[in-house]
Amino acid sequence: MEKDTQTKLLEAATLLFAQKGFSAVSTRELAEAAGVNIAAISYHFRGKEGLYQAMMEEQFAPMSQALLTVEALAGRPAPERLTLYARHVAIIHQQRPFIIRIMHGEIGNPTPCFETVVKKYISRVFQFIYRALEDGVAAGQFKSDLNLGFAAISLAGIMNFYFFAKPIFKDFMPLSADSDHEYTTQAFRVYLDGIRRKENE
Amino acid sequence: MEKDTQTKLLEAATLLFAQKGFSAVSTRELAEAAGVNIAAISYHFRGKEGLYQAMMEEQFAPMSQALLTVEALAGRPAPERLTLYARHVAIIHQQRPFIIRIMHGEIGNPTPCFETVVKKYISRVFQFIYRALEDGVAAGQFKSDLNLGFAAISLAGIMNFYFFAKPIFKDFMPLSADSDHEYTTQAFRVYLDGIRRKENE
DNA sequence: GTCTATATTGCGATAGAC
DNA sequence: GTCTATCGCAATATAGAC
Repeated sequence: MEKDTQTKLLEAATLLFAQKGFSAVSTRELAEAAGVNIAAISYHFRGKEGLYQAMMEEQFAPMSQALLTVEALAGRPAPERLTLYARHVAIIHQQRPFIIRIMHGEIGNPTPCFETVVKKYISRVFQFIYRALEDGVAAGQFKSDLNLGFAAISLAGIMNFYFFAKPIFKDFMPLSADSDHEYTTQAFRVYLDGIRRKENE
Repeated sequence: MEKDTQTKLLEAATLLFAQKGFSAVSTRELAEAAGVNIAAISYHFRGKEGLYQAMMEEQFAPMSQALLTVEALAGRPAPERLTLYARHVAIIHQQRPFIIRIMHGEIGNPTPCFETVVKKYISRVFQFIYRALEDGVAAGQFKSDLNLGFAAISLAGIMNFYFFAKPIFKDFMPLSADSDHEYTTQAFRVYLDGIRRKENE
């Protein structure tokens, strides 16, 4: 069965907005890539901005769901919770290959969607990591002199930058099918060893 | 003494392109922000694209210089070389507060400048870190099973993401005047402890 | 070097036929 | 729900006066 017009537009929008950013994509280009008439954008989404917003919501929908799973681990030991977050990152990027570019685009050049969808997601992730770190320090597992906010940012940075910059690093080193898993595993191990309290302290 | 037209345009361009991205900034907006006539853009820079390119070259010029200093350390121990890189990152972001957004913009939505200026810079940084890691592993200072390319990406990610995402995290936690230095110091320490070989291996 | 005035192109959106 | 034709507007760029 042929995909309907709205789906075709959403798929084209995801790709094009991720590659070029909101303002660099024209409605004509969008319609052509989707193989639909240009008027369909206004008819189905009330214009280019509405299409962008619909695409954003569709991209972030499964993330909220995934966060619920992660947040449910509140009682478990801190390293385990952070490990789950790391796994969650890998899954998200596999499931939504364009979301990293879209998110970086929104952070760098925010649209109205930033406040309504992106910031809420980032805030929840930040809170989750922060609390895990807090508990880990209280339990003597992590270094006691950590600035927790900074440590949370470090984890987000080390886990996500690879996915954003992959197209570049492809030219510098071979990247295979399971590089994503290999990267996230090593990066998380480095981070966890880095925040761990040393035995003689 | 009043700044000349070219300087005024370059300064306005740096700010606006960093904030909104290339295509979202119009020549009218640029001229107005710079306080010059719109025709000056074509006269001095042969158009909007020429202005963007001139701005990029001006932004990246001091980075090449700084890299020379860093690269000169080739004979020193690996941890010392990486420490210098970390310090270099902090200095760059202080000296060029918009470069992080411009670089992220180029990585996410490349313009012709990406190949000519951004990629060369990234490649040099990558090589520098990679070689330092290689030497550190050979000297038994770092974990022997590290994937060096991935470890290099991790370092770049952990050091730079903070500067990119600062505007967001300002809302989640207090950021003071010397937060930049505090962040880079802690993040680098976490990373270095994370890649270090454990004593009983 | 700077300005006004304008040429030209492409944009997003929609009225109205089907 | 889809399409063509078109409107109104803002974009970049520049010719030519000063």
